[in-house]
Amino acid sequence: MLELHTIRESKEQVIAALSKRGLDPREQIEHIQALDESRRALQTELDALLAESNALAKEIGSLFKSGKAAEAEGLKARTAELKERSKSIQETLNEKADALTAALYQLPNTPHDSVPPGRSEADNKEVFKSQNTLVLDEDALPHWDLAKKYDLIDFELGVKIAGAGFPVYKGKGARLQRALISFFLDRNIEAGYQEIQPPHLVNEASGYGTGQLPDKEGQMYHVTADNLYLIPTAEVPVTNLLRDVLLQESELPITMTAYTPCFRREAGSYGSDVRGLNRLHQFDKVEIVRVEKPENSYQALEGMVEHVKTLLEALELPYRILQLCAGDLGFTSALTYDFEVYSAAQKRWLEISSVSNFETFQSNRLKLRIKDAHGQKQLAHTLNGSALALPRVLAALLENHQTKEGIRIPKALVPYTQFDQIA
RNA sequence: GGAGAGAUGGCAGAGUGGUCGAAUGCGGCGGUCUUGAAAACCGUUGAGGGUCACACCUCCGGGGGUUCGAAUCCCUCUCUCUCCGCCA
Repeated sequence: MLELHTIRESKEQVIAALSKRGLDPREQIEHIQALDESRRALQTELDALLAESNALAKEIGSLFKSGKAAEAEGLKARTAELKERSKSIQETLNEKADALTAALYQLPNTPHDSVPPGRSEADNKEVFKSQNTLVLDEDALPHWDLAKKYDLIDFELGVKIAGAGFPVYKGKGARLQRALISFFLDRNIEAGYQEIQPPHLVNEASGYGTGQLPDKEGQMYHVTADNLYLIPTAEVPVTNLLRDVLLQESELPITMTAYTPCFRREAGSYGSDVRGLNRLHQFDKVEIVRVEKPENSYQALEGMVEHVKTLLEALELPYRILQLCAGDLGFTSALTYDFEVYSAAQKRWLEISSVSNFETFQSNRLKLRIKDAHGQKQLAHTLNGSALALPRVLAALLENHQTKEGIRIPKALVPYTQFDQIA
């Protein structure tokens, strides 16, 4: 959620930044500004009434103590009047404050200055492309055929157990999944991230903290009997570890990595793009999360990008990095780099990682602050990225490393798989 | 699922109607001592709103009530812990 003081102090910049996303936010910003002003005016009025009432209560108390009961009784009438008035102001104030919060929830983050303008993914800017382009045979198979050929993944069996989008991994397919998880976690730990195993279900407050609620409720599986949500990404439980936390400056940066399954309803997204492993209801992902001082967050973002590059290089996969344009940027993000790996058999790029700086957008909701040595407090910057999301990595591994003899396992992964080929 | 106890500052933990935004300890910050550090000692230190700065207001899990006055009494919701049951 955007900070009120930013809207108040830099209204035109905020409008300009949001406009880059293709929105016309002026009316909404002005509505917020009006709500904020009337909220503050009401607060001032209420404060004055409460101050008078507090003073009267003290006076009445001391009158009673010194035996002047009659005089005290006389003051009570005024107190009652104040109480009535403050109550009605309080009600209006609450309405304004709720409306203000609701309006702020509707606004996405302001894109960073460097974010290119644009409306759709066609306007994303390629900032890096790896050298290792592969040339496959004409008869190269897509991963769903390879998965069947080598009996690695059974999609039909998943349908029987749960439904479409819940694959069953078998044999070397299952082993490859586990190997990838361990490989990613180990690499992340080597890079300084602390491993976390968070809950896979979260409460409502956590959903609000990272911005899935209230608007994207339909994207999460909701366990209504207990009012818990299945996590759509480890970002939710891991970032919420820092909810309502006041950090000492010396504790930063905070760096965490977590493997979790991710559950997404993906309501309304069916079609040819979702074949095989391309889009699932349950998938595995290893996430990295950082909490940084504002002045360090963009340097940290670059560091995360460099780290993710090393993972893909170790897996010998062809990939590119895109800086998302304003129109394609996620609701909560100020700057996002997407990693895409090339699927030679499908002849398309698959997104396998998204690395973002949220600046204070999440920490404002989370109430995640930093206190410096002088006692000054400020909101922290939060960042996260996939390192990495498994299914499309698996798809790319199968497709890109297929040979006549079988599927070659990249060297870096062999210690984890204990086999170097799937044949 | 049954029974009981509890929710207070960064953390732990006192506080049962006004003198309480709140004892004490830990932690943080500043200092003394020390070649330096540790220990010890002294001082300081809750959060939010508001203001140029003060003033002032709010906050003791959430919501409501009683009272001139609530951390404290009442109602309600949520959550946590303990014991029993069940169980990986």
